[in-house]
Amino acid sequence: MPVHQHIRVTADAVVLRFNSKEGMMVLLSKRSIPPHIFKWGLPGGFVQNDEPLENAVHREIRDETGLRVNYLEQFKTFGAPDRDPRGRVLCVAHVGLIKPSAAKLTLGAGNKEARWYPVRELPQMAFDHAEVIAAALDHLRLRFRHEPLAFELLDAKFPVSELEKLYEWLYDRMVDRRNFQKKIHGLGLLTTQQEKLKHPLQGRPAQLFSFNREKFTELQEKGTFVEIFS
Amino acid sequence: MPVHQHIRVTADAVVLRFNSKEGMMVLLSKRSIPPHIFKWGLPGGFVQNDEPLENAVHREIRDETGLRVNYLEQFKTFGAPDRDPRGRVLCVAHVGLIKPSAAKLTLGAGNKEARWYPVRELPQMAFDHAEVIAAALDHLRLRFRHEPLAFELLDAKFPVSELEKLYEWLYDRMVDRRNFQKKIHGLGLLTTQQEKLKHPLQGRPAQLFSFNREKFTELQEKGTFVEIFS
DNA sequence: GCAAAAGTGTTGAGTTTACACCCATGT
DNA sequence: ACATGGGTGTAAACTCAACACTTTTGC
Repeated sequence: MPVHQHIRVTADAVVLRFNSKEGMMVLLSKRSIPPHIFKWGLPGGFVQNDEPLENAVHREIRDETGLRVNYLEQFKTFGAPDRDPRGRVLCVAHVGLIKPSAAKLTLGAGNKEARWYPVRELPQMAFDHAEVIAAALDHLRLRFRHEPLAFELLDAKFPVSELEKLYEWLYDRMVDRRNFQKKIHGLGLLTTQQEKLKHPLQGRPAQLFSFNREKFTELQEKGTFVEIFS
Repeated sequence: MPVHQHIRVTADAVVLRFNSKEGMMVLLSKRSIPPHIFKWGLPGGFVQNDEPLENAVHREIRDETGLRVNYLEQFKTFGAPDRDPRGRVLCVAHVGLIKPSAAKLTLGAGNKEARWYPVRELPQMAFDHAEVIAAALDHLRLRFRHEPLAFELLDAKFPVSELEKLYEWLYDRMVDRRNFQKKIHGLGLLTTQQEKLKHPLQGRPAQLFSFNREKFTELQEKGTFVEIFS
């Protein structure tokens, strides 16, 4: 049985970036070969025989888009026998998070065309990749409540409103600004920075904060049940 | 690249059962072939080329132990290049939950030796299977808070104390009996049964309840944020 | 009657929600 | 001066945590 097994394995990534103006965006690359040629798909590809899965994902993201994510986590393996017309191909799907300042695509750098698309306005997708993206967001909705992943989508210094709007986008509901600040500051998770946001497009410049990871791990180790968002 | 890829894929299961006397138990089967011959490992094995992953798991559990789980969910894929001495073998790991009344092993039925082991007193394990079991429990700790998976580990009719002790075991802390009952009944998730527990080993016979799944989906659809346990 | 587990309410503390006005900046 | 988003406090509702005695059964 093992001798006759012929299953190929890809490692693919749902790479996300977020800002309050555009919402959540996903990194797609245009396929230049069949199957699904010219459709958009997730960056990713076949894993090398002796290569760890995460390496494969980092490599493929870099090769196809020139970007480097700062957070990467595997979340599900897609294995329906007919999901790839070439035969049995498993897709070990990952989510990657990237900060806005590191998300700029230098077009034409790679040999593939890569673009950011709004997660809620996807083009026609190759394979089952629309389903993979949906599953990635479900996964994040579970994790964001108790783990400080949101900060992986924000620059090192950020206004509270950006954090708030990220949660609003993900859970698709409005959040009271005052209550949100009370909660997040009450936990002591944000460190006030000297600077304020320069040249806001409109309105009063916002105070910038950074994530206090030491405080967070301290709380976790003390056994406090940390719920960032409910 | 894809042509030369040679990666094999197994689907394995961390099958769990629970009761308040013995705690959480995991189903292991004794390996009868190398590598790791005579060590204990998770039920599972190579996926057939055209076989869905879940099917493979159900098949292997049945063949190796004679049991059928009533809940099965994939939770992580283990892919370290050196985790199997035979070469590159990915393990798509699942958790299976089974009710106590369906968990009796008919020894000698299969050709492999299968046994239930207390999760906190594992024998020496094959491959990275100890790590897989730990990851399964971490996964369940995330899911049990908001999803009604606990009921998959209890018989159709169960005393509240059994549910409570399951949560106590998983989160490793004591829970106040009165507060727990208030919460769970407050949500309206349990239906009182006619019967009481017959012949308790000691003490007053407990009222039996069943899980009210309709009520649960109703709450979910109403958009109520259902937190079974905090 | 004794041992063992089940059942049951109240109170105080803490948390969550709802809500509206002034502030700092760019144009 | 006006438009835009940022910053801030309080009171009421609700939820959570702590706590002990009585009941039902088997032996």
